Amino acid sequence: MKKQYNPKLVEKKIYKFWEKGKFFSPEVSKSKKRFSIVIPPPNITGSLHMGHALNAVIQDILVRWKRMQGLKVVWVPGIDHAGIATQNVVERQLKKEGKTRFDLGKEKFIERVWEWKKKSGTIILDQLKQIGVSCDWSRTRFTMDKEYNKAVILAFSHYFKKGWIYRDKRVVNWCPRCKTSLSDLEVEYKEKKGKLWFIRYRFAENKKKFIVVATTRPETLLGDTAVAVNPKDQRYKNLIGRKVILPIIEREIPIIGSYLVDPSFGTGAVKVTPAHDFLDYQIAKKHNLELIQIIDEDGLLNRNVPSRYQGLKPQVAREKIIEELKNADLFEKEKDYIHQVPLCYRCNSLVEPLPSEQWFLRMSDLAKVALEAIEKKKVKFYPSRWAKISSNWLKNAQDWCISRQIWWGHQFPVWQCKEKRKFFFSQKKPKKCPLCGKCRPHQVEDVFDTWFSSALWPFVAFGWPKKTKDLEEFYPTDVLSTARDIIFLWVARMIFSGIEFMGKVPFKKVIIHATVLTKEGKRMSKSLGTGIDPLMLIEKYGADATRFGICWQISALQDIRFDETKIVAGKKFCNKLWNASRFVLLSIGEERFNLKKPKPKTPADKKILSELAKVIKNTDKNISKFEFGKALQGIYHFFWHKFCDIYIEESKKQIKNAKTKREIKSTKEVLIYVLANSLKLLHPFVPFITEEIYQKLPISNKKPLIIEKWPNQK
RNA sequence: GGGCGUAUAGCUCAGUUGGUUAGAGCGCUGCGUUCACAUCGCAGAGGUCUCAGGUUCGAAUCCUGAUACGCCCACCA
Repeated sequence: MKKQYNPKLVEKKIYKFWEKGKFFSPEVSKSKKRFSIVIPPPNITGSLHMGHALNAVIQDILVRWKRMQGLKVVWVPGIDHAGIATQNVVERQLKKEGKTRFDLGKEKFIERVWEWKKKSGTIILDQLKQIGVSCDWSRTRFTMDKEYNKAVILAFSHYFKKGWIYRDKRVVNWCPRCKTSLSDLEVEYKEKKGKLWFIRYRFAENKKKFIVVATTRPETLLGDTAVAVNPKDQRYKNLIGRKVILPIIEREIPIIGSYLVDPSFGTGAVKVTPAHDFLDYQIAKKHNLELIQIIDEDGLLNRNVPSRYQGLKPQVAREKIIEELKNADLFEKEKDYIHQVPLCYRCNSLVEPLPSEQWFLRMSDLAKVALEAIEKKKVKFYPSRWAKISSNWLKNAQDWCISRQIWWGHQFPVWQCKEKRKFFFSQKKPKKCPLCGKCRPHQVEDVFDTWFSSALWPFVAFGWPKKTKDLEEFYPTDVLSTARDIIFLWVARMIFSGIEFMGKVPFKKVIIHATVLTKEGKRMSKSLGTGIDPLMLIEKYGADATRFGICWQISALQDIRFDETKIVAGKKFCNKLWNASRFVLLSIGEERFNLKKPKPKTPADKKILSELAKVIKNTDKNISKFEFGKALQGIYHFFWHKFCDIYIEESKKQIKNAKTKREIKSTKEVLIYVLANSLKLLHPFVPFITEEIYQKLPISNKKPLIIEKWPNQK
């Protein structure tokens, strides 16, 4: 053995050894007890970031720990087709060639995406291998493969038959760049400095008098159909029912009363633009107001506005409108105002609320079963505070807009009769229209929200809808580990999908892991240049050191302010481990040992053996509580300061001063026993180096460490 | 507007149901290299536990309030 540990010489070799031995497969165990877990499938557009690395380490520790305990362990990997994200990547590529997806047409475009996927879609899986995750790669799934498509269609038809799917025209979040609807969860709000504009609406019967409304979007007045005030508002109460003249358009619109209006905001009077605002839409529905759409799907003003405004961007029209208002003496004042602007979570464009026909999944019953599962603790959250947060979301969950107008995704298995204009479900392309018997119906162009297919992951990963052995054996899974930003988007939806289709919750425990921040407490982000690339760390320090450094910083409750010096500490620890092992190997010479617990002969023997027993217990306790940082720190302290600093030094004396060969042997037995067990304890955390060393130990009846018996297992 | 999290050594964090002298890693200071490892060993310095009240024989820990930072949700146009 060399004096210094070099991860580069070891890690690739060891990983190949594990793969070749098929040790990641559940078949290595004959146990009836099983432990199953599915990876949160990373997007095919993704490349490994610290969040992935942290989550990979957490899951891998659990999986390796359970595997060594002898359980039948499966960890299913996969990748997600990531509809909008992937489509955007390919669109950007096309843009460089001066083309749009519409130039290519749908079919060619989708071909192009598949090509891209083939080339770049599995990069992230190779990156995960580099950190040493022990997924069963033979079970890898892709959320767009043929079998997965069948599952999506079946799930849809199930909901369809239950009557929970409906089509409705309503105001939805629309991304004019992606040209698709978005669910509420796919919109992000960002603070932006803007203005609040105060505009006069003259009364129809007395044009000298007016009511002042405040708005952040004056341009939408072109689509106003009312002015609303709170009926409790003394200032305006008596005005309800009267008519005002809509500026510029010169149309009469009513003043209506609505309790949704906040009297303390602005002037207490609101212009109502039902087609382009969620609150206004709600008010309009109650009062049967007309919906005038003035912004089209490209995000431009359409034909329903005066010709001089047609085709303009709303922001451009805004300037002109204000000017026009000023000229007409209808402009009262403006005020600085910070408001939240809605942005597309995939491309960051300004989201326009606009009326559109979309497919919705009714949430009432589904949310109820998920809520019950959480409240009855059939699914337990770690840390527990996330349970409450999930419940609160489920209690208020709106119906889910599941249709998207992009091309990359699972297409709706819904067809439309050309005669009767009605929709019907069909798994395959119908030869004849079942509704009119004459026409050749055409398939709805929409595809599913990516999260619709992701929601099915914990059982489709095992083969559903086929009744596979895996599904039988491994569903429900034991643990799901994920980031907090997809609790609503994904976790909650998996819970109700699992109950709906499998009759059981998809996982018993959910770990919501920390967010990895920069040392300054800022968000890690590629675009801001604040991200740290885990692959760079692996390159620089080795995978074990990287895992060590990440794991050291895991605490259940707190976010991580990432500290690279912990990775350095990991590297030093690996070297310590290496050299301590070198010492033990050198001092025990050629003899072979079994791993029976030795009988302590000296106080030092006794002490180290009892310390070992303690640290084993402590490690088990901490891992089962998902306190990975504490678990590792405990072993670290034991190994470095109790074993190396004290016992190894003591053992030198014991060997030197020994009077009989038996006494020497006894010390050697303790040395190798403690070392071997330390390697076992450390293996889930730093798998490569521990495996490498373990293979060098002269122990009889030894297995590869990855499937070796966990300390104190029978 | 509602909710949540955090505040402990120069930095990143532990601190179990309140109980002697508040811990770790890194960094820092001093000493030490033939004897597993200088990616090391030994010794050491360093803390008004954010602030203000309260409960208690006793508070980093429990309660109330304040301040700061961060996050989430929401229909203030």
